[in-house]
Amino acid sequence: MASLERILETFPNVSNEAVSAFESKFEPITFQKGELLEKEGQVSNHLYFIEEGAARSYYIREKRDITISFSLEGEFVTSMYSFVTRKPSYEFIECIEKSQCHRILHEDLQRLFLEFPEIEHTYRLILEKYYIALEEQLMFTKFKSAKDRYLELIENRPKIIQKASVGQIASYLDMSIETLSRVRSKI
Amino acid sequence: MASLERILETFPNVSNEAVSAFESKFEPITFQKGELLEKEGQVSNHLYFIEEGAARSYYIREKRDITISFSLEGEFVTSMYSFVTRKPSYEFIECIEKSQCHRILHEDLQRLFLEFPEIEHTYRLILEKYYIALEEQLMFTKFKSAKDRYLELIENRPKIIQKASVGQIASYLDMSIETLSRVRSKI
DNA sequence: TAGTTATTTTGATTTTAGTCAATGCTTAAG
DNA sequence: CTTAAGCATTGACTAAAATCAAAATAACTA
Repeated sequence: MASLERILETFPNVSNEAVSAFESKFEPITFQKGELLEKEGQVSNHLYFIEEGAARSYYIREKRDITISFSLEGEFVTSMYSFVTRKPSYEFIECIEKSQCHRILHEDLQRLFLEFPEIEHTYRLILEKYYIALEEQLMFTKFKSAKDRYLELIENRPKIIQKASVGQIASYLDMSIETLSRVRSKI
Repeated sequence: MASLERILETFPNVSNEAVSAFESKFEPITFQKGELLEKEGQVSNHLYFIEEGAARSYYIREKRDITISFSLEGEFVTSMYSFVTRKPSYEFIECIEKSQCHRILHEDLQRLFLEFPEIEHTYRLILEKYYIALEEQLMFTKFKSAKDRYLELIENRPKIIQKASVGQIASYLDMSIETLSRVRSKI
């Protein structure tokens, strides 16, 4: 558990006991390219940590596949809405390349929170980080041209451009495939 | 402390002791229309709870005022980025009408988290709720026309339409003032 | 490898929303 | 009450990006 280990260690004041309890509840699992971690309509029971690889969250509206986010190695991912509310997910999550993950059950995580407040504390800190990143994303997309949104992505998360298809990136950046293709051709 | 009280009470397993400790750290404060809760460039030291009234978060880019979010009564608001990272805020928060708020200092909140894990637990649940709302907002803005984005707002947060100006709503919905005006005229 | 399918690029056209400019409406101040 | 000042609406025009359609690449499969 190379980098999952490091996650908790990064945060101070977490006892060794808590770290081992946390790690022991994670199950390693490998996904092939195209395999689904989460499905629309089902309640999300797992929080995933991507050790290696990449995933994409998306939903279908009017038969169109719209990318919500990309998750890379070292990141957590789940259908947050469903994981938190325990209602059916509106999104799919798929691996866009072969990925080594670890996952923890919702109920195990809740139990850990009760038993080790330090784990809930760390989780809160991580959640804050993700919240801020989401806010930033919302801001960046505002009042920027198609080209600027693409340049922004190159700047901030260049790996996505290598790993995802034009169509996946286009819907993520809220533009048509054709527009993205033209933007790319003019560097 | 009418509705702030109710916040913690809504969540189970919070001791009376924790509730009083929590409430005692909040300071009541009234803002006039146009007064600033947070300023760009300064580190955000407070988390605000809006008892009555409404606030708007915005930033300035290229001399343009761009609305990030609106906060209504019963909601918490702060410059999350700054509050969490302790770095200078990139955003302003202003009241768009006379508002009765309560606020708690960053350091007091952190101390409460250490002393009462139940408070951090409740905070985590609230944060998750806000995270989901943000995700939802990001989804709604994608691949919707100017008209649909406006209808969405009427549907979900009609109060904002009464309380905010056309310019404030337009930048929030990522469209020009003129476009919003035209959308409104065609119902 | 050839053939098939999917993905990406390019071109022509249409649609949507932005900008600029003028006018109308409200509100606040003298 | 009248006059500004700011805010909101409307119109004409422009720019950006979407859609439709076709061609070119790339990727998969028999």
